[in-house]
This record gives sequence, structure tokens and C-alpha cells, in this order.
Amino acid sequence: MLLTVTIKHVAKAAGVAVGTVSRVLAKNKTVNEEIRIRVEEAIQELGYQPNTLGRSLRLNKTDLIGLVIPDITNPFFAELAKHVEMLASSEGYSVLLANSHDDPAAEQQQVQALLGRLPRGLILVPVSESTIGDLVSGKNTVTVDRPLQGQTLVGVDNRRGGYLAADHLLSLGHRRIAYMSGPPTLDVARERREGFVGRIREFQQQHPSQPLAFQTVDGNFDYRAGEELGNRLLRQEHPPTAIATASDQQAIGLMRAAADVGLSIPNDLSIVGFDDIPLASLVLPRLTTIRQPLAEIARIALKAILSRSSTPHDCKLEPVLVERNSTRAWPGR
Amino acid sequence: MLLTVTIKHVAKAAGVAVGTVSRVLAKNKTVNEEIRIRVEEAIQELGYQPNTLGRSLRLNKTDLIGLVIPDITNPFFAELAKHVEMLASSEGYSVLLANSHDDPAAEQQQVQALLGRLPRGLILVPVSESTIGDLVSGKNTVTVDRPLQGQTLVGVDNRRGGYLAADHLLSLGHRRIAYMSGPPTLDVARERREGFVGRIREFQQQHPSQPLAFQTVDGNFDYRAGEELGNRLLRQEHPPTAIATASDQQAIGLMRAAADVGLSIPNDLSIVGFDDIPLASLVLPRLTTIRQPLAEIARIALKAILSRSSTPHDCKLEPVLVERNSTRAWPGR
DNA sequence: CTGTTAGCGCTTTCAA
DNA sequence: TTGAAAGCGCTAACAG
Repeated sequence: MLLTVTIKHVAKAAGVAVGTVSRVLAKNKTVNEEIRIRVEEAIQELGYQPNTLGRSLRLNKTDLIGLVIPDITNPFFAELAKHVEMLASSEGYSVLLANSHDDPAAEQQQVQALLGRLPRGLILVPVSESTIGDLVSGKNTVTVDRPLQGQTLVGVDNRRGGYLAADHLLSLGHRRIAYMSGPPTLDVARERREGFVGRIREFQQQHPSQPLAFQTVDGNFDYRAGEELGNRLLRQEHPPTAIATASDQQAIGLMRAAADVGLSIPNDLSIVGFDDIPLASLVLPRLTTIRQPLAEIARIALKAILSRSSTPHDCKLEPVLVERNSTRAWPGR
Repeated sequence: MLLTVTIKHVAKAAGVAVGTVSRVLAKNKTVNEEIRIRVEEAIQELGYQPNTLGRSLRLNKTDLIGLVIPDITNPFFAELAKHVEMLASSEGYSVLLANSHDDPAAEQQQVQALLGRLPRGLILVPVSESTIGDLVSGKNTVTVDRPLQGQTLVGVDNRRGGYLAADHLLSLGHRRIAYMSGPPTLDVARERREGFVGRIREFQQQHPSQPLAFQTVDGNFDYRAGEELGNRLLRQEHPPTAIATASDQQAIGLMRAAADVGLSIPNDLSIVGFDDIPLASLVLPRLTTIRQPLAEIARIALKAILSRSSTPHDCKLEPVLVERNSTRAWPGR
């Protein structure tokens, strides 16, 4: 019978009290060298592993980080999860993963479930203000990508990202431009669009004589939406020569649509995405996109959690334009 | 000061003993209706949430499922994680996620870390036999996709999958065929290849007079390997007219390579992938592939964990060929 | 049917 | 510097 070995067994084996064992475990300096060695030998001998539950119960805190995202299958969130997990585990924390499926009810349930596990903190990509607002209030929460009233947000400066995309297209000489936005209910989507539109307006004011056609569509962030909106955009009488999207997934769906209508990228159509997911540099042609520094975002989010800073303090990182092969000067040939 | 409310507070508020509160929490039938109501009211009133730590410590078991995969960024594992998480949370469990990065040392560390949290069970996609074999032995572990000595494996019949791919290509009339395998160190990769090669040999024996060119290459499962191996394959003097790969990611990389050398799919080249990741049905052309029933795999793995069946009992599911637009009869035009 | 109590494994006073 | 003991929140065995 393989009994689990506790601190008591170690104590008896080393001929000391449990308190002493606990002290060597905690690397407490006030323990006699000789005894310390004896205890450590006993630990080795018995293969003792501290029981997290006992410790957590006593200390009233765990080494768990809760991570609630809409969908781990989305490459952007997968990347976020990976970085969070890597960083967390290197600090001795484990991460509890939960998907909200962009469903407020599911999200509420998931957050509640994770909270019940008393995590050290929660990293959250919220889908709904209302349902979880007060659930997490006062709960050491950091929000990523999307804001939540009263909680620290770490993300990218979306307006700036939109601005960069528009600026890139404009400077390439495009004058028939479309913007494919995300769901208008999401702040991220609105901000990116505003940044994009802002640069367009700015250009129009600076060059009032130059003709400039601009339109906007919106839908989900996923591949499918990119394809559908792309078809709508490209099958018009005078389709745009350049399209910026609110996500790389949309951009990749859009590439599909472009191929379907026989358009070659970047010759007939320039595309710029958003996020820089791993796939962006692997599609054909490689996608020009606005990069979000996800590793950095994860790092800051985790730091905020672990340092329990009392006051929420948003952190907006700089997005950067990554030029690859899906954009080209117009007229391009 | 917001004190955490315990079972004691509820007991006092309801005018009963803690044991009674515990009983109504456990839905124990032996509790008086009237008292039950009073307790439930007190619970509502105080917003009492049972403390998982206390319960787990007492019961010596948690509601945690450990999930250790090579890389959450890989769409196949992301999909697996999603299903595991959905199923788990619907049963009241939470999942602890860890990435091993295909590194035996990291894997060992991660497994150890998760085991220290006393999970109800471990779902594992192992990278290395040796380093974790006895770490998890006797630990209620289920292995997915890749085997581990002495542990239950749930996955797909890889030989059958390879066989299906070869059979499909052969029956389409292809006679210059290549197989792009995964890392030969992995059983999955070897089995798929064996199944594929098996069907090829079978065909040759049945039709000894028919000319049939066949070759094999191998590399990693990822996009990049697919592209590199694809280039090697396609830039030969007499390139194959059909290629089957050991993963959809390879297949998608291969599509890139095909485009680079000016080959049109499926007109000049047929491709069949493996896994059926979400992206497979979104690339252009949509990818014909061997589908792994991942939802089913996740379901069975979790069931095996939760029912603590003592003896390991492998479970091989049937893969199925999903015909889409990347394969075509040869000669095809 | 309900109250009382021991104890899960651990940390941390308090004494010695 | 170390030992003894209390107690974190909970469940279950036992007594009533």
C-alpha cells in the first residue's frame, strides 16, 4: 500500500517536529545547519512532496492563475494562453483554463467556477460588461484585449493600429479602400475602425482634391466572416484595391474570397490584417499585418496579477506594422 | 471589511450545526425539509460559496483535470483542449493546462507541477517515454494521440487512417505518389506511414503490371516542415501527382510550396491531409483529409479519467476520409 | 434526524 | 533555535 507521505512522516524520520520541517521547506534561515541536512535527507529518502491543498488552505491563497478566454481554438487566444502558461509555470504557478465561447452566461459560469478555486488572480478576455462586472470586482483581475469597468486593461493601442494600417495603404497609393471591422459591439473593433477612419479623414482634409473612395463593413473576427464580407466587398461594381481587416483570420478568409473572384494578391488587391498570428507569415502570400506584442501583453498582465497592485492602471502597448507580401503599391503593375 | 463567509457562519445564521449545513450542501436526503429551507436561505443571504480547498483537503481529492500537451498553439491540440475543457466544466471540473513544448525536461517538470496539485486525473500527450513513465504510473492517467507504457491510450487507428489516404489516391488513378510523414520517432507518425505504405504494397501485389512510383519523406508536423518537404518533393524531375501528409499543417505548408512552383491544386497535384483541423475546410482549395473524431476522443479520455478504471484499456477510434477539393482524379483534365 | 468532534496537511504563533 | 499546538474550511463518523 502506497501511503502518501506527509510532513509528519518526514518529521518522524528526521527526529524533529513538523514545525521544523515546515521551516526548512520555507527556507527559513533560523534552522540549524545540521538539522536542515537531516530533514532534507529524510525528504529525499521518503520522496516527500508538499501537499498544495494543505498549504493553500492554511495560507488562504493558491498558486493558481485563472485564464478565461472566448475560445482557445482562436489562434490569437491560443498564443496568449501559451505565453501566460509559460510565464506562469516558470514562476511556479499553474493556469486554469476556461472558454466562454463569447457567451455571457457561459462566461459568468466559468468565472464563478474559477473564482471558487480561489486563484491568485484572473486573466480575463471579457465578453460582457454586465454579467461579470461585480462578480470579479475586488478580485485581482486583469483584463486583456477588451476592457471591463473598474479593471486593469492590458492591450494594444487599437486606434493606433488602425491608423497604421490606413497610413500604410494610403502611402502605397491606394485610393479605393475598404475596412473590414469586427463586431461593432466590441470596443476593440470600434477602436481599430476609428483609428483607420481617422487616418482616412485626415488624408482627405490634407488632400481635398484627391479622389478617395472608402467604405466599411463589419462582422465577426473569424475566417468565415472574412470570406463572406470579402465576397460582398469584391463583387461590387467598383471593388476596392485595398482592404484592411480587424483580424488576421478575417484577412485569411478574405484571401479565399479574393481567389474565388479571380483576384491576385497583391497585384489586384492589397490586404493588411491585424494581430500577426503565426499563420499570418505562412499563408500565401505572406500577410502584411499589424502586430500585437502578445508575449509582452502576457508578461504585463501576469505581473499586474502577481504584484496585486491595488489601483487599476491600464496599459496600452504600441502595435507595429509588419510589411510582408500581401500589400503593394498601386497602380502596381 | 469583507470577510469570507464559511460554513460556520451559515450554521450560526440558520441556527443549526455545521454538520447539518454540510449535509444540505451534499444534498443528503436525511435532512428535515424545514431546516433545509432555513439553511438554503442563510446560504443565499450570506452569499456563501463553499471553499474548494477545505473540501478537497478533507476528501483528499480535487475537481481538477490536468492537461499536458506539447503546444496549445497547434490547432489540433487547441481543439483537443477545447473539447476537454467543455466536457470537464460541464461536469464541474476545471482544467489545468500545461505545455511541454515537445521537450522531455519541460514535460517532466510540468507533469510534476500538475501532479503536485493532486488532480483527479491527467490527460497527457506525451513527448517522451522515459522521463515521465514512472512519474505518472499509478496516477490515473490517460494518454491521447501518443502511447505511454502502461497507460490507457485513446486515439485514432492511425494505420487505418494512412490506409484510407492511400486508397483514396489510388482509386483516383494516381500512380506517382508521395507520402510526407511526421517525425519517425513518434509512433503516430510511423503508424500512419505504415498504413499508407501498406495500402501501396497491397496495390502493387494486386496489380503487378501497373507502373507505380512511390516515395516517402519525413519531418515535423508543422506548417514549415510541410513547405520545406513540399519544395523538395515538387522540384524533382518527375514530381508526384499526389501527396498525402501526416498532418493538416504539413498539407497547408505543402499547398504553399505547390503555389510557389506554379502547381495548381487539385489540377496538377492532389493533396490529402490528416486530422481535419478547422482551418482545413477554410484553405483554398478546401483540404481533403483524414478526420480524427476529436470530440469523441476527448469524451472517452475524460470518461476514462473520471471512472478510474483500474486496468489500462486502449481505445482506437475510426478515422474517416473527408473528401473536399484538394484531390482529383488523375489524369484530371 | 441533528449536534459534536476529529482530523485532512500545512504554517505560524507562543513558549521554552 | 526548536517543539507544541492552534486552526485554515470542510466532511464523516459517532452519539444522541
